This record gives sequence, C-alpha cells and structure tokens, in this order.
Amino acid sequence: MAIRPAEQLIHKAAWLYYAHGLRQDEVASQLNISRASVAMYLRKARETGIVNISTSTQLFTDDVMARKVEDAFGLDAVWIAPENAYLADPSTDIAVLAASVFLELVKKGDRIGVAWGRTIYTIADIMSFADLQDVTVVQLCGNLGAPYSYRPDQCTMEIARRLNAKGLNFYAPLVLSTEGLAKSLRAEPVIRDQLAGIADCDLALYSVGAVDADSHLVKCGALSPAEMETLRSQGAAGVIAGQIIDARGEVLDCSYNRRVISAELASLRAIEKRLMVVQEDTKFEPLLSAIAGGLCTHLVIGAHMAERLLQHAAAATRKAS
Amino acid sequence: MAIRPAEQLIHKAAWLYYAHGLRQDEVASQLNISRASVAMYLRKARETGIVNISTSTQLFTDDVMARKVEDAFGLDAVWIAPENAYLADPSTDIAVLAASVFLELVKKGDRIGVAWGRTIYTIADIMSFADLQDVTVVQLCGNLGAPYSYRPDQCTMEIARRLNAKGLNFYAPLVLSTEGLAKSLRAEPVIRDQLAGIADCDLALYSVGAVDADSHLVKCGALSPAEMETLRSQGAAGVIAGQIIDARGEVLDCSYNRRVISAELASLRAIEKRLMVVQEDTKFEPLLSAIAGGLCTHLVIGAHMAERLLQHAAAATRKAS
DNA sequence: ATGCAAATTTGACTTTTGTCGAGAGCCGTG
DNA sequence: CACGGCTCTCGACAAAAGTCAAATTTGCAT
Repeated sequence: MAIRPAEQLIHKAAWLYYAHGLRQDEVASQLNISRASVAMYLRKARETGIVNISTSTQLFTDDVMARKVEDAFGLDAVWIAPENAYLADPSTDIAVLAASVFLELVKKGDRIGVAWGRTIYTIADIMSFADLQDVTVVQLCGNLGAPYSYRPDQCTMEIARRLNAKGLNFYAPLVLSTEGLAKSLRAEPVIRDQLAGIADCDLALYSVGAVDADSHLVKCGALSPAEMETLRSQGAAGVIAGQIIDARGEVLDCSYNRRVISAELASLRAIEKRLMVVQEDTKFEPLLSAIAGGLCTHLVIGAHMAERLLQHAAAATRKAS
Repeated sequence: MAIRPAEQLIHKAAWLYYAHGLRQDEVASQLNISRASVAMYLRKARETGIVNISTSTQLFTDDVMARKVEDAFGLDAVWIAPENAYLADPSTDIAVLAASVFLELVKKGDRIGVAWGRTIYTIADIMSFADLQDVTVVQLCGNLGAPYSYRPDQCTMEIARRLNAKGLNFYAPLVLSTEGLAKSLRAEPVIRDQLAGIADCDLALYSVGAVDADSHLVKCGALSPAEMETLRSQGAAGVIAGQIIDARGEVLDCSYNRRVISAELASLRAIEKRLMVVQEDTKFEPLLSAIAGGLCTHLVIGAHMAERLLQHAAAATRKAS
C-alpha cells in the first residue's frame, strides 16, 4: 500500500498538532487548508492510530487488592476496576480498562490470539486505534453461524482493524455434528496450520464463559439448555474459547468437546501472556477453574470479583492449615 | 512514594476523560469538582506522563530517502525530517522528531545512556513526558563545570525527569589536567562501576560534535581554539561523548583523550540501539566518521544532510568501481 | 465530452476547553 | 490565635476545537 497523498496530509497535520504543539489554525495555515479540514484530519489520525493517546493503567495495578490477588493466585499481573465508583455502567469500566491493558501489553511484531464473547467484543468495540507494525491477530476457535454481532471472526477482525494488524480467521465451524467430522477437519492443512500457529502467539485475549442457559453456546444453538445442564452435572465449570473445562481447568471429557474446533488448552498455556477479562460477577466459578488450569497470567476484573477471589483464597488457606 | 490523594484524583480524571471519552464537565460532576479543576488535572496528567500522546514516526522512515540512507550505510533505521517544509525553525523539527523516535525506542525496564550537547538538551527540552517503569538514565561522560545550561548532568537529569526514570549521574569532571589523574580517577570504584555499566545499556542517545572553534569543548574551556585546530590537523574528525574521534570513528591517540573520563567507544558499540541525532549541516564529516566507527545504528537527520550522505555514498561507489 | 455520485473542503455556528485572578482552606510560626 | 505564605479551587471569560450543511472538486462510467 503506497502512501496516498491524503495519508501524508493526515500525518503532517497530526505531526504539527501533536508533536509540535501548534494550534489547529496554525496547522491550517502551514498546510494551506481550512481549519475545519485540519480538525477532520486530526480525527482521522486518531482513528487510524497515527497518534496514540493512552492512559497509564498503573493505578489499577498499584491497588493493594490487586497485589493480594496476584500473590494469592500466582498471577503475573492483576488490574482491578473499582466498581463502586465513577461510572454509570460499571461493566463498561472493566472493558475500558481491559482495552487499555491490552494495548499496553501488545508489542510490535506480536502475534495475538483472540477468542470470542460479549466481553471480548465490547473490548474490541471501545478499544482505541493503534498503529502497530507486523502484528497478527489470530482467531482461537471456530466460528458460529449465528447472527450474533460478536461472532469469533468479528472479534478477531475488529481487533485487527483497530490495531492496523493482519487478521487471521478460522474458516471452520466451532462445533460439528459428529466427532469424526471434527477430527477430519482438524486434520485439514488449512485448519491444522492455524491450530498449530496458536502456540506461537505472544499474547492471548479471552474471557471465560459460564455453564448455564445464558451462555453464548446456548444462545448460538451450539448446545441446548438441557445439554448444558447435563454437562454441568458431569463437572463442566466454564467455557474457554468454545470448549468446556472442568473445575481443574482441564478439557472436560465429553462428546461436545470432541466435536469442537478450537485451540488446545496446551497451546493456550504455551502463550506467554494470557490476558483474561471477566466482567460478570456470576462467572466466579468459571474464573476459578480457568485460574486453576493455568489459563491466565494476566487478569482484569472488577472490585467485587476481586473480593470474592480473596475470600475464597483465604478460606482455602484456613482449610489447609 | 505512596500515592497521594491528589495523584489519585489526577489519575481518575485522566481515566474518565481519555479512556472513557467523557467531556470535562461530565468528569467534573462525576468527581464533584469544578470543570476548571478537571482541566488543570488533565494538564498535570499530561505533564506527568499518566497519559501519553504519541504520534507515529512511521512517515519519516517510510520516506524513500530514509531507506536509501539505511541501505547505503547499513543502518538499522533512519528518520529524515523534511527541512523544506512546514516549520519556521527547521532544527526544532529534527529535535521534535528525535524526541518522538526516542520515546518510541524506549521500553520499560531499559537502561539508557545519554551524552550531552545542545542537540541533546533541545531534545530533552521538547520531549513529552512518559511514565516508563524501571527505566534508568545513565550519563555517558564526565561533567563540565561551565555554566552552560546543557551540561552533561543536566541532559541526563532532564531526560530522566521526563521519563519518570532514575537518573544516574557521573560525579567526575569530563577532562582532567593530567593523564595520571584521569587514570586514577577511572580506577575509583564509583567511577569504574559507572563506566562498566554503560555497556549494559539498551539504548544510547547522543549527537556528534564538530572539531572547530564552535565546539562545546571549546566553549566550555576544555580545549582552546588553537588546541582544537592542532587536533584537527592530527586527524580529529568529530566529538562523541566528549572524546575526539578520527575519520574511522576510532578514538584519536592524543593527550586530551587520555585525560577524558567518558564511555569507551567499545562500550558504546555494545549498546544495542545507538540513536544518533544530528541537527547542523556542518556536522557532515563528524557524522561520517561516527557512522564509519559503527557508533550509530539509528539515525535522525534533516533532509539536506540525508542528501549529502547519499551523494557521498554514490561517489564512493563510483570510485570503487 | 458529459453527467452523476462520492468524496472532500469550506465557512458559519455551537460546544468544549484553557486560563486567570479572586477567594477559600490549610499549616507552621511568631 | 492571628498572621503571612502556600496551595488548591472556582467562576467567568476568551480561545480553541468540533460539527454540519452547502459548495466544490474528484473520479468514473457512460
């Protein structure tokens, strides 16, 4: 892609305005265009990631509670969004924080694995634009045909778009009707390569799903509420990248899982930075399972969830002693 | 340093404004303070590096000329500030670009070596603030007593301040009166450690000085114009971190150099990223020497200088064939 | 060439933001 | 406890930035 003259102009305007600190009208006269155009270019510059405005997430890690959670569960880093506070919609707060944290963790040249779900899509949606070079965003699991606005491929593509990165989609359904078909499909070169490439990621972004009738798996028709209930009784504790995990954070041995096309947990664990974001308080059990299974090294949660985690850890310690 | 309540407020305001995209009056009502205060907090947030506004320097590397210079001299990356263009003062343009490039190259946990000079101080002066963690800025050479506003320690400290980093100063004069004293001083544990630590840097920032009466070495009284002239006739081609180098980019064998307390060129070459910034067109020869000596991997120059470099490279190629 | 649609640019208007001096609160000191 | 000196905060005004519909240019297919 050659640099179009328009892009050049955007860049110059952004440079004069943000780097040199000129005012818009000064920029306008420098470039011989109207101030209104400058304003427009600047907006584009922000939307393209030519300029980057990021706020430090330091404060949220500095929190004592965050430190405690890190220690209690052996995580690399924890960010806690203060639910009590500021905003009308606290769940947005977590997503905004997650987006900032995510952008802070991404580096040039990285390969990033992205799962799917409402949480992830919300993050993608509010994430600001960046101009990373040589970044690849790969989809961690197969697709769902449902007319959901946050399909796996959508999440991947949207994040890739925001990062000015390359998006690598998974051209396979998440769930197949027979185990045999799933096995054959997994053996297909295209799919196999994609699956193999997951362990090479530097960063993964996912959430964890609950095992109930509200799950996306149910809403998308991959599983019926009754099946979900059965799985639950068989030990299902959460959903990671479309797969059912048990309380230890291992893949549950069930037909459904064998019919799924998704990243193997071992591949996920091979990823250096595993950023997990949990918005809903109801996902306490699933989160515990995911942590138990070593599926997360970096965690973004709300204050309430943090408290529950700490209570749980304290109780476990008491029991042990 | 505990988080003072004021800092907390600044952080919250910055968060709501920049991350959530609220307007200042909305932030004000959320935090129950006046909008004017919010505006003030936001300014502080920018000045502290809690929020980071950076513009991509992509465009300046994308330039065909920059690529040519990279190829011709085997450099890792070159940025060219278009002199013709926009700004009243073209030399500022180079400094602004250099500051952006520098901030782009710095990573958390880095150790950064900083030399001194008008160029470096200008860069420090216009550089925006950042909130890097665990960054150490070390001074590459001894100090000059002169009442210059851009003394080595000033450059180091100012850059450290902007980055919220730790500044490690050199408590020794740049030049001593006898070689013996210099040798003894270099053997002092404090100084020796500092010198030894230079090779561990991840990034160096310096310029190159010209060997003439305008040199800082002359202005600060380290050398007289006559001495400078003599050195020049002996093969002096440039000044790096207070040391005289010859046309091959090696330390010139002279009394002055033996009396200097500064980073050894070998230590500088051990630094992975060596960012050299040259503002003045008159520094063409010194720059060539520095490049020849492998003292720079990353280069920020003006368009005019770039042209001269390319012309030189072309001439050399012609001569060779 | 010609006409049409899409994109770009602009001037005029509105909203948002920056700034300044006045006043309020706070603290150590005499 | 009254006093200056200090910082922090606010209201009001000025400056700057955002927005929109109309005008212009551009690109493209006819």
